Amino acid sequence: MIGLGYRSGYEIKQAVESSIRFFWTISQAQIYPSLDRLADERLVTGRSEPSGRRARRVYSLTASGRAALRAWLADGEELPFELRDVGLLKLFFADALPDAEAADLLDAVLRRSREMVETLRVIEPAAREADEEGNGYPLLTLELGIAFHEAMVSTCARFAARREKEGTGT
Amino acid sequence: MIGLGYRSGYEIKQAVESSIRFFWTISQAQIYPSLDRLADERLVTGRSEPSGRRARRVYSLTASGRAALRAWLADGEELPFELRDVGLLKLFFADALPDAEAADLLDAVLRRSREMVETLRVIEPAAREADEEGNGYPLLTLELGIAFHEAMVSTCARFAARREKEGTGT
DNA sequence: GGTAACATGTAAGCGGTTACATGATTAG
DNA sequence: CTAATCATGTAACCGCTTACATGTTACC
Repeated sequence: MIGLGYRSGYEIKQAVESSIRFFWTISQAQIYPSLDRLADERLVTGRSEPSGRRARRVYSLTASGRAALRAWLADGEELPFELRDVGLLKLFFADALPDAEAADLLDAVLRRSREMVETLRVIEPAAREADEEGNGYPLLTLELGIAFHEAMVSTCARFAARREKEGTGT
Repeated sequence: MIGLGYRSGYEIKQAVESSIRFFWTISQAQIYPSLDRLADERLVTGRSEPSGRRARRVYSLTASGRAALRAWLADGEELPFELRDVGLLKLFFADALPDAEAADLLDAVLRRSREMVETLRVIEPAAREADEEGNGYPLLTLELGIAFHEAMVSTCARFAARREKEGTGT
Protein backbone atom coordinates (compact mmCIF):
# COMPACT_ATOMS: atom_id res chain seq x y z
CA MET A 1 0.00 0.00 0.00
CA ILE A 2 2.91 2.28 0.76
CA GLY A 3 4.18 1.47 -2.72
CA LEU A 4 0.91 2.72 -4.15
CA GLY A 5 1.33 6.02 -2.35
CA TYR A 6 -0.55 5.58 0.90
CA ARG A 7 1.78 7.17 3.40
CA SER A 8 0.57 6.94 7.01
CA GLY A 9 -0.80 4.05 9.05
CA TYR A 10 -4.17 5.72 9.04
CA GLU A 11 -4.16 6.11 5.27
CA ILE A 12 -3.13 2.50 4.78
CA LYS A 13 -6.02 1.27 6.89
CA GLN A 14 -8.43 3.39 4.85
CA ALA A 15 -6.96 2.17 1.58
CA VAL A 16 -7.42 -1.43 2.71
CA GLU A 17 -11.05 -0.79 3.62
CA SER A 18 -11.83 0.76 0.29
CA SER A 19 -9.94 -1.56 -2.00
CA ILE A 20 -8.79 -5.00 -0.86
CA ARG A 21 -11.34 -5.60 1.90
CA PHE A 22 -13.18 -7.97 -0.44
CA PHE A 23 -10.37 -10.47 0.03
CA TRP A 24 -8.21 -9.20 2.88
CA THR A 25 -8.61 -7.27 6.12
CA ILE A 26 -6.33 -5.82 8.74
CA SER A 27 -7.22 -4.38 12.11
CA GLN A 28 -6.04 -0.98 13.15
CA ALA A 29 -4.07 -2.47 16.04
CA GLN A 30 -2.04 -4.53 13.61
CA ILE A 31 -0.77 -1.66 11.52
CA TYR A 32 1.54 0.30 13.78
CA PRO A 33 3.54 -2.67 15.12
CA SER A 34 3.82 -3.99 11.54
CA LEU A 35 5.15 -0.66 10.34
CA ASP A 36 7.71 -0.71 13.18
CA ARG A 37 8.81 -4.19 12.20
CA LEU A 38 9.15 -3.25 8.53
CA ALA A 39 11.18 -0.21 9.52
CA ASP A 40 13.48 -2.40 11.68
CA GLU A 41 14.06 -4.58 8.63
CA ARG A 42 14.84 -1.48 6.51
CA LEU A 43 12.05 -2.32 4.08
CA VAL A 44 10.38 1.00 4.76
CA THR A 45 11.55 4.28 6.22
CA GLY A 46 9.34 6.44 8.37
CA ARG A 47 9.62 10.05 9.28
CA SER A 48 7.51 12.31 11.39
CA GLU A 49 5.34 14.71 9.41
CA PRO A 50 2.80 16.22 11.76
CA SER A 51 -0.10 18.24 10.39
CA GLY A 52 -0.13 21.09 12.84
CA ARG A 53 0.14 19.70 16.34
CA ARG A 54 -1.42 16.40 15.32
CA ALA A 55 1.15 13.61 15.35
CA ARG A 56 1.62 11.85 12.04
CA ARG A 57 4.22 9.46 10.73
CA VAL A 58 4.61 8.84 7.01
CA TYR A 59 6.43 5.99 5.36
CA SER A 60 7.99 5.19 2.04
CA LEU A 61 9.42 2.05 0.51
CA THR A 62 13.17 1.61 0.45
CA ALA A 63 14.84 0.04 -2.58
CA SER A 64 15.13 -3.26 -0.72
CA GLY A 65 11.50 -2.93 0.37
CA ARG A 66 10.39 -2.66 -3.23
CA ALA A 67 12.59 -5.60 -4.15
CA ALA A 68 11.11 -7.64 -1.30
CA LEU A 69 7.62 -6.80 -2.51
CA ARG A 70 8.42 -7.99 -6.02
CA ALA A 71 10.12 -11.09 -4.69
CA TRP A 72 7.05 -11.96 -2.63
CA LEU A 73 4.69 -11.34 -5.54
CA ALA A 74 6.70 -13.59 -7.83
CA ASP A 75 7.89 -16.24 -5.36
CA GLY A 76 5.81 -18.94 -7.01
CA GLU A 77 4.48 -20.24 -3.71
CA GLU A 78 1.36 -22.34 -3.88
CA LEU A 79 -1.75 -20.21 -3.60
CA PRO A 80 -4.15 -22.50 -1.77
CA PHE A 81 -7.63 -21.14 -1.99
CA GLU A 82 -8.98 -20.69 1.48
CA LEU A 83 -12.31 -19.12 2.15
CA ARG A 84 -13.83 -19.00 5.61
CA ASP A 85 -17.41 -17.96 5.55
CA VAL A 86 -20.05 -18.44 8.21
CA GLY A 87 -22.82 -17.70 5.71
CA LEU A 88 -21.96 -20.62 3.45
CA LEU A 89 -21.22 -22.80 6.46
CA LYS A 90 -24.69 -22.23 7.85
CA LEU A 91 -26.22 -22.75 4.46
CA PHE A 92 -24.55 -26.13 4.15
CA PHE A 93 -26.32 -27.29 7.31
CA ALA A 94 -29.63 -25.59 6.52
CA ASP A 95 -31.45 -28.90 6.01
CA ALA A 96 -31.53 -29.15 9.81
CA LEU A 97 -33.92 -26.20 9.80
CA PRO A 98 -37.66 -25.96 9.07
CA ASP A 99 -38.23 -24.92 5.43
CA ALA A 100 -39.23 -21.33 6.19
CA GLU A 101 -36.16 -20.65 8.32
CA ALA A 102 -33.86 -22.28 5.79
CA ALA A 103 -35.37 -20.01 3.15
CA ASP A 104 -34.63 -16.99 5.37
CA LEU A 105 -31.02 -18.05 5.66
CA LEU A 106 -30.73 -18.49 1.91
CA ASP A 107 -32.24 -15.06 1.45
CA ALA A 108 -29.75 -13.52 3.87
CA VAL A 109 -26.84 -14.99 1.90
CA LEU A 110 -28.36 -13.78 -1.35
CA ARG A 111 -28.95 -10.25 -0.07
CA ARG A 112 -25.46 -10.08 1.28
CA SER A 113 -23.95 -10.76 -2.14
CA ARG A 114 -26.35 -8.33 -3.76
CA GLU A 115 -25.13 -5.65 -1.35
CA MET A 116 -21.51 -6.58 -1.99
CA VAL A 117 -22.04 -6.06 -5.71
CA GLU A 118 -23.48 -2.62 -5.05
CA THR A 119 -20.60 -1.69 -2.73
CA LEU A 120 -18.06 -2.84 -5.27
CA ARG A 121 -19.73 -0.91 -8.09
CA VAL A 122 -19.23 2.24 -6.02
CA ILE A 123 -15.46 1.69 -6.07
CA GLU A 124 -15.44 0.99 -9.79
CA PRO A 125 -14.84 4.56 -11.04
CA ALA A 126 -11.79 4.89 -8.79
CA ALA A 127 -10.45 1.57 -10.07
CA ARG A 128 -10.98 2.68 -13.69
CA GLU A 129 -9.00 5.81 -12.97
CA ALA A 130 -6.15 3.77 -11.50
CA ASP A 131 -6.34 1.57 -14.58
CA GLU A 132 -5.80 4.55 -16.86
CA GLU A 133 -2.78 5.51 -14.79
CA GLY A 134 -1.16 2.13 -15.40
CA ASN A 135 -2.49 0.20 -12.39
CA GLY A 136 -4.81 -2.26 -14.07
CA TYR A 137 -4.79 -5.08 -11.54
CA PRO A 138 -6.91 -3.37 -8.90
CA LEU A 139 -9.64 -3.13 -11.54
CA LEU A 140 -9.23 -6.84 -12.28
CA THR A 141 -9.61 -7.83 -8.63
CA LEU A 142 -12.65 -5.59 -8.43
CA GLU A 143 -14.19 -7.27 -11.46
CA LEU A 144 -13.37 -10.60 -9.87
CA GLY A 145 -15.29 -9.59 -6.76
CA ILE A 146 -18.29 -8.44 -8.78
CA ALA A 147 -18.32 -11.58 -10.92
CA PHE A 148 -18.00 -13.74 -7.83
CA HIS A 149 -20.95 -12.18 -6.05
CA GLU A 150 -23.11 -12.01 -9.15
CA ALA A 151 -22.57 -15.75 -9.55
CA MET A 152 -23.62 -16.24 -5.93
CA VAL A 153 -26.75 -14.17 -6.44
CA SER A 154 -27.90 -15.99 -9.55
CA THR A 155 -27.17 -19.44 -8.12
CA CYS A 156 -29.06 -18.65 -4.89
CA ALA A 157 -31.96 -17.15 -6.84
CA ARG A 158 -32.21 -20.20 -9.08
CA PHE A 159 -32.25 -22.52 -6.07
CA ALA A 160 -34.85 -20.41 -4.26
CA ALA A 161 -37.10 -20.41 -7.31
CA ARG A 162 -36.81 -24.18 -7.62
CA ARG A 163 -37.66 -24.63 -3.95
CA GLU A 164 -40.66 -22.34 -4.13
CA LYS A 165 -42.12 -24.19 -7.10
CA GLU A 166 -41.75 -27.51 -5.28
CA GLY A 167 -43.30 -25.99 -2.15
CA THR A 168 -46.37 -24.82 -4.06
CA GLY A 169 -46.72 -28.19 -5.72
CA THR A 170 -47.32 -30.14 -2.49
CA MET B 1 -21.38 -33.03 11.05
CA ILE B 2 -22.37 -35.36 13.85
CA GLY B 3 -25.97 -34.48 13.02
CA LEU B 4 -25.36 -35.64 9.47
CA GLY B 5 -24.14 -38.99 10.72
CA TYR B 6 -20.36 -38.61 10.95
CA ARG B 7 -19.58 -40.28 14.23
CA SER B 8 -15.90 -40.12 15.22
CA GLY B 9 -13.42 -37.26 15.26
CA TYR B 10 -11.59 -38.88 12.40
CA GLU B 11 -14.76 -39.18 10.33
CA ILE B 12 -15.67 -35.56 11.01
CA LYS B 13 -12.32 -34.36 9.78
CA GLN B 14 -12.73 -36.38 6.59
CA ALA B 15 -16.24 -35.11 6.06
CA VAL B 16 -15.00 -31.53 6.38
CA GLU B 17 -12.26 -32.14 3.83
CA SER B 18 -14.62 -33.61 1.29
CA SER B 19 -17.55 -31.26 1.67
CA ILE B 20 -17.19 -27.88 3.33
CA ARG B 21 -13.50 -27.31 2.73
CA PHE B 22 -14.40 -24.86 -0.04
CA PHE B 23 -15.53 -22.39 2.63
CA TRP B 24 -14.34 -23.77 5.97
CA THR B 25 -11.45 -25.77 7.38
CA ILE B 26 -10.52 -27.30 10.70
CA SER B 27 -7.24 -28.78 11.78
CA GLN B 28 -7.04 -32.23 13.22
CA ALA B 29 -5.69 -30.85 16.51
CA GLN B 30 -8.81 -28.77 16.94
CA ILE B 31 -11.29 -31.61 16.78
CA TYR B 32 -10.70 -33.66 19.91
CA PRO B 33 -10.64 -30.76 22.38
CA SER B 34 -13.78 -29.36 20.69
CA LEU B 35 -15.54 -32.67 21.06
CA ASP B 36 -14.58 -32.74 24.75
CA ARG B 37 -15.96 -29.26 25.23
CA LEU B 38 -19.24 -30.11 23.47
CA ALA B 39 -19.55 -33.20 25.65
CA ASP B 40 -18.98 -31.10 28.80
CA GLU B 41 -21.83 -28.86 27.66
CA ARG B 42 -24.06 -31.90 27.06
CA LEU B 43 -24.54 -30.98 23.42
CA VAL B 44 -23.09 -34.29 22.31
CA THR B 45 -22.54 -37.61 24.02
CA GLY B 46 -19.57 -39.79 23.31
CA ARG B 47 -19.02 -43.43 23.96
CA SER B 48 -16.12 -45.71 23.29
CA GLU B 49 -16.62 -48.02 20.35
CA PRO B 50 -13.28 -49.58 19.46
CA SER B 51 -12.86 -51.49 16.23
CA GLY B 52 -10.84 -54.44 17.43
CA ARG B 53 -8.04 -53.15 19.62
CA ARG B 54 -8.01 -49.79 17.85
CA ALA B 55 -9.35 -47.04 20.10
CA ARG B 56 -12.36 -45.21 18.72
CA ARG B 57 -14.83 -42.81 20.26
CA VAL B 58 -18.14 -42.09 18.54
CA TYR B 59 -20.49 -39.23 19.24
CA SER B 60 -24.11 -38.37 18.72
CA LEU B 61 -26.14 -35.21 19.15
CA THR B 62 -28.25 -34.82 22.27
CA ALA B 63 -31.68 -33.20 22.03
CA SER B 64 -30.25 -29.96 23.39
CA GLY B 65 -27.34 -30.26 20.95
CA ARG B 66 -29.74 -30.44 18.02
CA ALA B 67 -31.68 -27.50 19.42
CA ALA B 68 -28.46 -25.50 19.80
CA LEU B 69 -27.56 -26.27 16.19
CA ARG B 70 -30.92 -25.01 14.96
CA ALA B 71 -30.72 -21.95 17.20
CA TRP B 72 -27.31 -21.10 15.78
CA LEU B 73 -28.43 -21.61 12.19
CA ALA B 74 -31.42 -19.31 12.67
CA ASP B 75 -29.97 -16.75 15.09
CA GLY B 76 -30.19 -13.98 12.51
CA GLU B 77 -26.67 -12.75 13.25
CA GLU B 78 -25.10 -10.60 10.59
CA LEU B 79 -23.16 -12.68 8.09
CA PRO B 80 -20.29 -10.40 7.16
CA PHE B 81 -18.57 -11.69 4.08
CA GLU B 82 -14.93 -12.21 4.84
CA LEU B 83 -12.58 -13.77 2.38
CA ARG B 84 -8.86 -13.98 3.00
CA ASP B 85 -6.96 -14.96 -0.06
CA VAL B 86 -3.28 -14.51 -0.79
CA GLY B 87 -3.86 -15.14 -4.50
CA LEU B 88 -6.18 -12.18 -4.96
CA LEU B 89 -4.04 -10.09 -2.62
CA LYS B 90 -0.99 -10.65 -4.77
CA LEU B 91 -2.97 -10.02 -7.92
CA PHE B 92 -4.09 -6.67 -6.59
CA PHE B 93 -0.47 -5.55 -6.32
CA ALA B 94 0.68 -7.20 -9.56
CA ASP B 95 1.29 -3.86 -11.26
CA ALA B 96 4.52 -3.70 -9.25
CA LEU B 97 5.78 -6.63 -11.32
CA PRO B 98 7.23 -6.80 -14.86
CA ASP B 99 4.48 -7.73 -17.35
CA ALA B 100 5.59 -11.32 -17.86
CA GLU B 101 5.69 -12.09 -14.15
CA ALA B 102 2.34 -10.42 -13.58
CA ALA B 103 0.94 -12.61 -16.34
CA ASP B 104 2.33 -15.69 -14.57
CA LEU B 105 0.62 -14.69 -11.36
CA LEU B 106 -2.66 -14.16 -13.18
CA ASP B 107 -2.27 -17.55 -14.77
CA ALA B 108 -1.64 -19.18 -11.39
CA VAL B 109 -4.86 -17.71 -10.01
CA LEU B 110 -6.77 -18.81 -13.09
CA ARG B 111 -5.44 -22.36 -12.96
CA ARG B 112 -6.21 -22.60 -9.30
CA SER B 113 -9.89 -21.86 -9.91
CA ARG B 114 -9.95 -24.22 -12.86
CA GLU B 115 -8.64 -26.98 -10.59
CA MET B 116 -11.14 -26.08 -7.89
CA VAL B 117 -13.97 -26.51 -10.39
CA GLU B 118 -12.67 -29.94 -11.31
CA THR B 119 -12.32 -30.96 -7.65
CA LEU B 120 -15.82 -29.78 -6.89
CA ARG B 121 -17.28 -31.63 -9.87
CA VAL B 122 -15.89 -34.83 -8.40
CA ILE B 123 -17.97 -34.33 -5.26
CA GLU B 124 -21.10 -33.54 -7.28
CA PRO B 125 -22.51 -37.10 -7.55
CA ALA B 126 -22.32 -37.52 -3.76
CA ALA B 127 -24.07 -34.20 -3.27
CA ARG B 128 -26.81 -35.21 -5.72
CA GLU B 129 -27.34 -38.38 -3.75
CA ALA B 130 -27.65 -36.41 -0.51
CA ASP B 131 -30.10 -34.14 -2.30
CA GLU B 132 -32.33 -37.05 -3.19
CA GLU B 133 -32.28 -38.11 0.45
CA GLY B 134 -33.63 -34.74 1.55
CA ASN B 135 -30.35 -32.87 2.13
CA GLY B 136 -30.46 -30.32 -0.66
CA TYR B 137 -28.31 -27.58 0.83
CA PRO B 138 -24.95 -29.32 0.45
CA LEU B 139 -25.67 -29.45 -3.27
CA LEU B 140 -26.47 -25.74 -3.25
CA THR B 141 -23.20 -24.82 -1.55
CA LEU B 142 -21.38 -27.03 -4.02
CA GLU B 143 -23.06 -25.26 -6.94
CA LEU B 144 -22.13 -21.98 -5.31
CA GLY B 145 -18.49 -23.04 -5.24
CA ILE B 146 -18.55 -24.09 -8.86
CA ALA B 147 -20.30 -20.91 -10.00
CA PHE B 148 -17.87 -18.83 -7.99
CA HIS B 149 -14.77 -20.39 -9.52
CA GLU B 150 -16.18 -20.45 -13.03
CA ALA B 151 -16.77 -16.72 -12.71
CA MET B 152 -13.17 -16.30 -11.58
CA VAL B 153 -11.89 -18.31 -14.53
CA SER B 154 -13.84 -16.39 -17.15
CA THR B 155 -12.99 -13.01 -15.66
CA CYS B 156 -9.28 -13.84 -15.51
CA ALA B 157 -9.32 -15.26 -19.04
CA ARG B 158 -11.03 -12.15 -20.39
CA PHE B 159 -8.46 -9.91 -18.72
CA ALA B 160 -5.54 -12.01 -19.96
CA ALA B 161 -6.87 -11.90 -23.53
CA ARG B 162 -7.24 -8.12 -23.35
CA ARG B 163 -3.69 -7.78 -22.04
CA GLU B 164 -2.25 -10.00 -24.69
CA LYS B 165 -3.92 -8.05 -27.49
CA GLU B 166 -2.55 -4.77 -26.10
CA GLY B 167 0.87 -6.33 -25.71
CA THR B 168 0.93 -7.43 -29.36
CA GLY B 169 -0.27 -3.99 -30.44
CA THR B 170 2.75 -2.05 -29.13
C1' DG C 1 -20.08 23.59 21.44
C1' DG C 2 -20.31 19.02 19.89
C1' DT C 3 -19.64 15.39 16.62
C1' DA C 4 -17.01 13.25 13.13
C1' DA C 5 -12.78 12.45 11.21
C1' DC C 6 -7.73 12.36 11.78
C1' DA C 7 -4.05 9.92 14.01
C1' DT C 8 -1.39 6.69 16.95
C1' DG C 9 -0.57 3.57 20.35
C1' DT C 10 -0.78 -0.78 23.85
C1' DA C 11 -2.40 -4.82 26.86
C1' DA C 12 -4.75 -8.97 27.20
C1' DG C 13 -6.35 -12.77 25.40
C1' DC C 14 -8.21 -16.21 22.08
C1' DG C 15 -8.72 -19.18 18.39
C1' DG C 16 -6.30 -21.76 15.80
C1' DT C 17 -2.10 -23.82 13.71
C1' DT C 18 2.19 -26.63 13.42
C1' DA C 19 4.58 -30.18 15.02
C1' DC C 20 5.22 -33.97 17.71
C1' DA C 21 3.83 -38.48 19.57
C1' DT C 22 1.76 -43.13 19.52
C1' DG C 23 -0.37 -47.24 18.15
C1' DA C 24 -3.66 -50.61 15.37
C1' DT C 25 -5.33 -52.43 11.03
C1' DT C 26 -5.75 -53.18 6.07
C1' DA C 27 -4.20 -53.78 1.39
C1' DG C 28 -0.84 -54.82 -1.86
C1' DC D 1 6.85 -56.70 4.83
C1' DT D 2 5.67 -52.15 4.34
C1' DA D 3 2.94 -48.31 3.12
C1' DA D 4 -1.37 -46.31 3.64
C1' DT D 5 -5.20 -45.64 6.40
C1' DC D 6 -7.54 -45.52 10.77
C1' DA D 7 -7.54 -43.20 15.13
C1' DT D 8 -6.49 -40.09 19.01
C1' DG D 9 -4.05 -37.01 21.66
C1' DT D 10 -1.05 -32.74 23.40
C1' DA D 11 2.49 -28.80 23.86
C1' DA D 12 4.09 -24.66 22.14
C1' DC D 13 3.33 -20.90 19.88
C1' DC D 14 1.66 -17.04 16.88
C1' DG D 15 -1.04 -13.89 14.41
C1' DC D 16 -4.61 -11.31 15.12
C1' DT D 17 -8.56 -9.24 17.37
C1' DT D 18 -11.00 -6.67 20.95
C1' DA D 19 -10.88 -3.20 23.93
C1' DC D 20 -8.90 0.50 25.99
C1' DA D 21 -6.47 4.94 25.89
C1' DT D 22 -5.31 9.65 24.23
C1' DG D 23 -5.12 13.86 21.80
C1' DT D 24 -6.01 17.09 17.47
C1' DT D 25 -8.53 19.33 13.88
C1' DA D 26 -12.45 20.29 10.82
C1' DC D 27 -17.08 21.12 10.19
C1' DC D 28 -21.82 22.27 11.20
